[in-house]
Amino acid sequence: MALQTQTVQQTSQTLKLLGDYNRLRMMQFIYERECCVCELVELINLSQPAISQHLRKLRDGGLVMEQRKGSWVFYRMNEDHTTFNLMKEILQSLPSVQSELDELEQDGLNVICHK
Amino acid sequence: MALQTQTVQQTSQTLKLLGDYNRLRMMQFIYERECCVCELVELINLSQPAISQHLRKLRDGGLVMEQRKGSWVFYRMNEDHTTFNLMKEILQSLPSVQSELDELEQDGLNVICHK
DNA sequence: CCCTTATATAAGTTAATACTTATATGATTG
DNA sequence: CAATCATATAAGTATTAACTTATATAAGGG
Repeated sequence: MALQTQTVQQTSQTLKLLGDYNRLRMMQFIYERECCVCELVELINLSQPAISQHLRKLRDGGLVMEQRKGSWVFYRMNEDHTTFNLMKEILQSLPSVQSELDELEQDGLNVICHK
Repeated sequence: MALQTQTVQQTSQTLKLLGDYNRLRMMQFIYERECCVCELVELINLSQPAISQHLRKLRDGGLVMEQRKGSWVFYRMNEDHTTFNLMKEILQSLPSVQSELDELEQDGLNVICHK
């Protein structure tokens, strides 16, 4: 693991994207499980457009992939990205966000989609 | 390794610092061996003030430590930083810069200090 | 002591970034 | 198809960031 090398440019771009507090938080959740926008809006203390704009940056950088399911758009990690293993290392070094996801469920604010 | 967790804020700050291409390059060299400013000026395609300003950011962020030796100031990794292990993982995932350091020596541009 | 070398800081400029509010698009449902 | 919910985009703003040039500081060597 983490033994393949990737370009410095690619890596610095990934790190720049993860180097924003709110985006890093978003990635923590998306790493735990795929999330839709409205869930992230609940989980992160930011407006919906702000979340949307961050997600676009993450998608443009290739870090996440989007998938529309009905009216929701779900985002998940892009496991094919060059820096995926590195991202895993980074996200694993952080405290778990599981409890926050649990709380979201308890509040009935998680989205269940059968598409 | 990488099993201790650190705060998201601390990590995002480190990643922001490493998320700049030129700073990441600088850290690659400093990780390989301690470097003085004039060496980094040779190794990186940036002006001396630009290098100096980046180094100050890295120092303010606690990522590196400085030590004056005569007229030179050497910078080395701060092994006590909370994110040191994570930084190691990141830097190890990048292609080696050893050949560039070798070339510096061959050109007689490396600094040998006996203090 | 000057003079040079090494490094840091100051000040200014340009561009990028992270938001905000307002609005548009897109899908679902009654 | 009108109303609603979910999401994206547009436009504007304030802050930050990464440089540049010029100058200051600091150490070392005739």
